[in-house]
Amino acid sequence: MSRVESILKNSSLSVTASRKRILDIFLSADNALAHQDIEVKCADEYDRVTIYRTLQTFLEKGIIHNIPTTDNAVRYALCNDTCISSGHHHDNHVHFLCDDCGKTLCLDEVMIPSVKLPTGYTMKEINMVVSGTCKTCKK
Amino acid sequence: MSRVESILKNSSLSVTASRKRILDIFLSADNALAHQDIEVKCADEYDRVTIYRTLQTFLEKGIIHNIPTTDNAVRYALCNDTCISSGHHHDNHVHFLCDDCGKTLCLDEVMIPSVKLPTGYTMKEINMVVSGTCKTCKK
DNA sequence: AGTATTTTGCAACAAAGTTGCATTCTTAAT
DNA sequence: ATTAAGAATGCAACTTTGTTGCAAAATACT
Repeated sequence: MSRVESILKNSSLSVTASRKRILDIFLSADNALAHQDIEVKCADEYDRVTIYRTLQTFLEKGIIHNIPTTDNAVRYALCNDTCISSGHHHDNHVHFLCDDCGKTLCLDEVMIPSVKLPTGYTMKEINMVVSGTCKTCKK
Repeated sequence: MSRVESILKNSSLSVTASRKRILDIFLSADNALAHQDIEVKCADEYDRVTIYRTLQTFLEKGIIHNIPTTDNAVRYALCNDTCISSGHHHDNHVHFLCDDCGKTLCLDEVMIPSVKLPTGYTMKEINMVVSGTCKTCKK
């Protein structure tokens, strides 16, 4: 059984061609993808609506997580194993947005530091997005 | 000279009715606003396009800053004085998104903690968005 | 293999955002 | 105060993005 198939089965999703394809795109991407990025790669194979629905499904199952952006184009990235395995879903790593190449990267090794909220506030999720120049563009 | 007028003048923008109105909306709001929120309040007075362009202008001048979101509806909030005055624009406070009332709030008193990026990465901006339940909804 | 259930594609639609251009308003100088 | 130059606005048309219902196709389970 291929890697994509086992991911789908583990999330009790039926294995379909479009899901396998989209998952493959994520697996071979080194950065987070917007809906648009995926559509560009497989609009001729699958319907726009299917892509929307697939992303939605993956999100609900915790296969991917989304990264807040400031440009009305939410990015999605594969969750790593610890992120999925630990029962309750959580991605506590920092995301990096490169101003040069435009890529959105998961800095898996950089944990989000904790902050103390004012009295009365309860925290559920926390997101940190850093922008600047990435390792590759810096060179 | 009114408060809105001086803000506009300080940013060397011409003082127009729509700009004054939109700034007023921000000044009287206790939370961050999406384009949609503003449109609801003054679509009968001003054109949709004007609102888009005004937000764009305010953003460029650093009168407002935007807050990344995960729902394709970027929020905007007024920059506070320190944010504007200090020459180079920066908002280093945490933003809070309440899951109950849906409001996006600037936690002006909560500074974003610094993080150490991996070698090769340079930081330009940093954003932190926390979601959960706000003070008001908690009660 | 056969059937219940899920997923997909299509069409139609709704919402969000952009662009060019003519008109109107602001500003700043006389 | 008047006016001319430049900036901002409104309108129309359009593009892109996202959603919904339903029939057809694919998947999973026995």
